[in-house]
Amino acid sequence: MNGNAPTLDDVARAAGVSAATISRCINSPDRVAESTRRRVQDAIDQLGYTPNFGGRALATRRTNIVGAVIPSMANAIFAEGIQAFQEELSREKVTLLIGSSNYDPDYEFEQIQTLISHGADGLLLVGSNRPERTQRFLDARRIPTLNVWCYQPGSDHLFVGFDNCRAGADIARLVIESGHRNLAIVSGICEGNDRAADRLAGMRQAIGAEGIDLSQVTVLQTKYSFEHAARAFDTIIAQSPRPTAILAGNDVLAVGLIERARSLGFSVPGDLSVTGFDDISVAQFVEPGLTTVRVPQVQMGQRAAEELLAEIRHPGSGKSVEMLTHIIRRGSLGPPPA
Amino acid sequence: MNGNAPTLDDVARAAGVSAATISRCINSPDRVAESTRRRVQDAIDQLGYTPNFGGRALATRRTNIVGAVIPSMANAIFAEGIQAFQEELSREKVTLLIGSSNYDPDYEFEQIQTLISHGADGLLLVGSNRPERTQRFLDARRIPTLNVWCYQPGSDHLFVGFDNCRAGADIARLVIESGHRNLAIVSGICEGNDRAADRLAGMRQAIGAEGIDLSQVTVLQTKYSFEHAARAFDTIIAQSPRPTAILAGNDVLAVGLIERARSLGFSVPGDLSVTGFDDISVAQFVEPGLTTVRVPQVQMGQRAAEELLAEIRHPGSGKSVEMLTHIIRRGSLGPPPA
DNA sequence: GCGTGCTTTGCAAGCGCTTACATTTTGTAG
DNA sequence: CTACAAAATGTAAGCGCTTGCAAAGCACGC
Repeated sequence: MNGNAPTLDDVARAAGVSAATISRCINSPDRVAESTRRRVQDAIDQLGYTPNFGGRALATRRTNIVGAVIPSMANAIFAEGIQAFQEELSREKVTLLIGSSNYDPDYEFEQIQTLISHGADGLLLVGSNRPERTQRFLDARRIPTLNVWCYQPGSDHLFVGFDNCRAGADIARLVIESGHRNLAIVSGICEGNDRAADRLAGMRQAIGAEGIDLSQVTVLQTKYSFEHAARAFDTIIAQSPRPTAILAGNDVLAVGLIERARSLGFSVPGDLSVTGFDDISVAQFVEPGLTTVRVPQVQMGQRAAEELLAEIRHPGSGKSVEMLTHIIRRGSLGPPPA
Repeated sequence: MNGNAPTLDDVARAAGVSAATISRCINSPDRVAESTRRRVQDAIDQLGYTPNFGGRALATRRTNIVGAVIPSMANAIFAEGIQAFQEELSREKVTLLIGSSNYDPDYEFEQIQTLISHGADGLLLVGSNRPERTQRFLDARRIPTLNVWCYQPGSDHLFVGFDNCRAGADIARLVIESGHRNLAIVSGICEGNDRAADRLAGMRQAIGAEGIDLSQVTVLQTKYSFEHAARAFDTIIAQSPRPTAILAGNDVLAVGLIERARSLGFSVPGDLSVTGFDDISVAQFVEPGLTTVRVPQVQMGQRAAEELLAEIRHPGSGKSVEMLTHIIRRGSLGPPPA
């Protein structure tokens, strides 16, 4: 948006046709004769014309911007998925506006409003439990919205995600099968975070089902940072009996736990095992490699883009998709010490 | 943007005033009588009115969107800075549109065009050496643009960054002072990446100045990923004489090197030292902690926002700012093995 | 040469908002 | 009570683009 930008009329004058023709050249080239199209294209190149965004948005009532609000940009959890999402969008000439909520529902609401007021045609949100006023706002405005990182069958909202609860249960079961009976869990903060809550619930459920007394399982909820994980480790390691395995609510926590363990001289998995969740890239490269739940981030991002675009272009046509997770076994999980 | 959204006229009718008054209520409330303002506000709340983005953009010739193109979202390098940038912007009700270039100049150009065509009022770019056509486009369009992560005194472009060359020299000097004479460098890919190139140049310069034969210093250029770093490590460790210290072009590479070293059974810094660059959060938590160059990301992001906004609002008023880096000493750098 | 059915192009009416200018209302001083 | 300035509000002209509709151009067969 700046003063000296050429407009449609400028191009029209230069090419000796009407503005309408230029517009058609850009938006539906096949309705324009080959020869004119070439002439127009020359004029466009000549003047360095780009359509004015405001004008176009006003006339079409569409911005080709979609918004996404992710909980955090400060770690790698969402990076890959968002990148895939963005790539898929840009294939369709749609641009992504990103906000981050810092895992705070109020802040999320604010970000959503900002995105909408900046013209977002649709929204990608992470998780699904948000305050009622947020939901009301979304409903009232009839904003096409899609939720990722979780999946709720039967809901009338749109999901492209997976069952955190089941995945949490899976990894807990694996740990128990490896021989551990004495467990601790370091979870993300569950309030306002259904993914964290579901993972935790799944873990507890599986643990209970295996006949372990849940009241003996320490559960710590903490922010997703290496530092917080290190502190959680200190708390857990001071307990008696000392757990032989720690289940982390995500890989950032898990890596933090491992690094802290090692810097205090503990061997992983010799002295205790650690598991993660998400399979971010560092999970593969810490020593020992992290046993974790692989989340199909890239697919999730791509598919989310497809479905959200579908929903935007033809409301009602977007579909929910359940993705599957599976466990990646690496060195951080071993048998308990003898 | 959806069909049933109330417009200014709707509000005007509801409040019994003209559209102009509503507009003034929103944009310059003090030009409207207290009583009308209240009435209008009621109507706005009543109808759930939000200004239409396209209309506003068209009329004001401003979108209050700024764009940023960062090389990558896949690692933490830019996350903190961008977050700070965004926070500063949102204080001014400006929204951030993010694109990523994957360190590819062509792709960067594409992203820039997309951002501009989506109405960005200004642009934040990383680094400063880009193909001529990109620069020409920017100049022709007179887009307010600010470059971060580097600093070029005397340039007529806007910078908020630091001297990569000097910082590279600083860390190289420190390594040499620690007693190392047998060095290797694992740099990012310098082509099209002035930060990587400058860091490397600074390192080489300092190494040469200390009387070490530069031809004996292996320099590997590789992508910024743990995996590529691991491969680089394998190459370097096979050399003879084996280097006693590896200088990495950034922390992702450094962490990759350390993890690979350890998984092959080498002790860091016992067998060899590693240094990084950037001080991303994981640098503090790897074992051993990474000796690295601290980049003032948060300040850089904030300041960049201030100066870019200044430049947008009053072209010519944005100022370049040089930030300072300093070295953070942690365990990964020690004396060479005896 | 003329009517027919295409394809290609132009015309002009908005889309929703801001803002310079005109008009009305209100306040104040004489 | 009048005259005038200041404050509040209204009027209307765009901002740059899209698109339904109308007009023009064209090829074809009769």
